[in-house]
Amino acid sequence: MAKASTVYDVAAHSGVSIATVSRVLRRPGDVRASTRERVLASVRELGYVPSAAARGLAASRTGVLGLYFPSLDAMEELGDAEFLPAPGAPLVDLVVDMPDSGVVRPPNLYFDEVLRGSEFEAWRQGFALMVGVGRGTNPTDMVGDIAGRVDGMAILAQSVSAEVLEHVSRRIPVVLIAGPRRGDDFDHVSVGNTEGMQALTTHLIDGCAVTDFAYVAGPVDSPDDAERHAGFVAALHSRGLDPAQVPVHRGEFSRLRGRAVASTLLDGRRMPRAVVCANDQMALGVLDVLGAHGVSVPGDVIVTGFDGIEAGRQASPRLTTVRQPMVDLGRAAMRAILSRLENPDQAPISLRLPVKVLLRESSEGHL
Amino acid sequence: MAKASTVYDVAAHSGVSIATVSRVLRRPGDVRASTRERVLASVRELGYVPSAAARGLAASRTGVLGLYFPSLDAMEELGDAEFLPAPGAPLVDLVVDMPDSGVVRPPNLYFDEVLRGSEFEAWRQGFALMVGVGRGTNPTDMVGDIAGRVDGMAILAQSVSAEVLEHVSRRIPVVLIAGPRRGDDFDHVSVGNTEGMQALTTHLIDGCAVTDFAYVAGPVDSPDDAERHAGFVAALHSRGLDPAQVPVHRGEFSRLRGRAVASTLLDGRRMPRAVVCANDQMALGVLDVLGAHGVSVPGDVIVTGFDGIEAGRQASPRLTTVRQPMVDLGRAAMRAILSRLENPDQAPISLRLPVKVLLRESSEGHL
DNA sequence: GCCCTGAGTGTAAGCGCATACATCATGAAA
DNA sequence: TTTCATGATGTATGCGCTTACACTCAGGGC
Repeated sequence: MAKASTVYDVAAHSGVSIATVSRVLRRPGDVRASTRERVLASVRELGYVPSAAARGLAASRTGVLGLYFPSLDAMEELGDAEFLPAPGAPLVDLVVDMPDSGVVRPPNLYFDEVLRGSEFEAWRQGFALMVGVGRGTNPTDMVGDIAGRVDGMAILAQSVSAEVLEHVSRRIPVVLIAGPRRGDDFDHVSVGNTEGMQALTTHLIDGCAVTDFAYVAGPVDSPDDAERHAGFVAALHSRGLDPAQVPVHRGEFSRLRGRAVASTLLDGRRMPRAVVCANDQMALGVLDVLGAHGVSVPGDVIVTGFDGIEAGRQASPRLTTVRQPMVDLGRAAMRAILSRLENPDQAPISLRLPVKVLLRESSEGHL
Repeated sequence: MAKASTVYDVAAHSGVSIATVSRVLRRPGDVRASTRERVLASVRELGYVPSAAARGLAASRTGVLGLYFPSLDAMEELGDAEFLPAPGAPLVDLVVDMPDSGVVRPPNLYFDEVLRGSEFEAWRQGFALMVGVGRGTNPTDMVGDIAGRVDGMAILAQSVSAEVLEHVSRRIPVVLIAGPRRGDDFDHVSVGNTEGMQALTTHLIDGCAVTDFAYVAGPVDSPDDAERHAGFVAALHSRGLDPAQVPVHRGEFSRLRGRAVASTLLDGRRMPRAVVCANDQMALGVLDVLGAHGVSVPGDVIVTGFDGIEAGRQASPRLTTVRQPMVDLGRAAMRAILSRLENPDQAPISLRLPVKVLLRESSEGHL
């Protein structure tokens, strides 16, 4: 890394002008084969790697798409703790791992999957992906920072203020993930949260004769949660049941939270026939506790989730849930950005991806 | 996005020079408070977001770190399939989800975790992270592309050729993840694969009186796999057992592969006392099949994994494994890059993170 | 009153590349 | 031979920013 070589170095080394070097890399067909080979040889010899910054400046286009999520995991708690091993520390530690020992950082499947989809689609379209995870302090800086580096970006709805969105969108296309449109003109991609939960709940009422529910909701600021609850309520309404009669337990989207709720339910007077959870993690927590207390699922209590994570498929009983296409959500977000990039004046996009209600053993005794 | 505004626009709008605008953003302390406010007001009003490309060019430093992984998932199979819903398609699909229905794309925990750690540490150090996932075709282009955009990058060992590494490292610091040093001078970060597997195997021999093993290995080109197997062999040697007597089933690191191996074992003459797997996914696959065939674990057969993924903790019986600090691996990689950036001439780093052997029910009957 | 100092600001020179345009060479057509 | 069209290459400019350096303008010390 003595001093990264540039087009000038390559040009001098191969006896051509910098324009020719640039052409060899951008439009090889425009250069005579012999010249091309000579230049490429110099490139190899000098270890030349073009500077994306310079290219981006000149072409006013970075070839990068951005993805911004607020912090959804417990990562920030890692803080400054020294994770590097002390010199001479043993490389192995033998531990008898008792059940429930250790702190488990719930993996954020949602983020992982959306990220995968985004990266995949960005790659397919010839773009690189830059990720940013907001962490407490100020999302503004982070979002602005990314915005300066990319040709367009996707942002999880409600993770940054309207002003910031407004500001950033003056420079690049912004698409919101997972939020409903609310009077803004941004492009949106989301999934059929409401419809999925409504379909599932309707099935529970019509197909499983449930009239007695408990609802385990997520955080108040979750756009997904709001939509799912709306679908739940709509289903009750449509069948003449009174949503006001259904106890709602609100909290974070975690397995631990699900366990806590289940414990509360067990302590209560009587169990509902069905516990409908706004996401799978919570539902798995509910299953944990019911299972430990010998409550039969779905015999005594039906439990359902939402998301369709793999752990739900591995659970016992396997979890009835609504599969939302998280990977596709990421892909769709990138597509939406590119679509607007190509056609800046098109009407705001509002894409809603379909979900799939997966009926499994936690609701269907006969499977 | 009429036309992204620049320093010139802001300067004109607030009646100062572009140098002052730049100072307001970079070193606010050098500018009189009144001037600063005026400039910031213009920034807000014009929706100005500085171009990272221009900044990077001028400062010859991008503020981005890169992470490159070869494709480890089945994502490329998604290909061109149209995932966007057809106009008017129903938003909900009700499906009776039978066990084992549907194709499961095994989540690549390893990548996810390393990515998280990388992103986290990069953020802590004031950098953004750019990710690249190699997909068949040519890693060279992808790695080169990223290399042109970042100040330094981490690359999964053995995912790109030595020539490319050499080439790219002429421009930026490169650190290799998970590979042992092999005559190169790159910086490396890895975990105690060998030591962990050796400790676990030794425990099985000494603590569980196992003398009769089967070994389920990963792909031949996996650096991790090679190290783990070496640890396994070392343990046998140290206890006077002959590694040549142990059947090795080699294949990909997947749950399905684990199932296949378990089926093969069941078909064979006799079961080994312990099935040692080179990763958790395969071990879970083995558990799946043994469980389905009524084989008692650990009563009849002991099963162990490697990685320490969450699913292993949820399995029944809970999986004995070696926890490798994947998140920390990502963090350490970023640290190594920055360390070399600060001090280009230091000796090659070769950091090895400690692992933890987690003894759980799949090997310890009494837990 | 003069000079010096330093805070605050402006001027201008790149950073490394893409690209419009100019130039040059070549061979076919006249 | 001369004329052009065409392909190949070079020249020169600008992308938007940082920053060394120059400059201006108080105020303090003499």
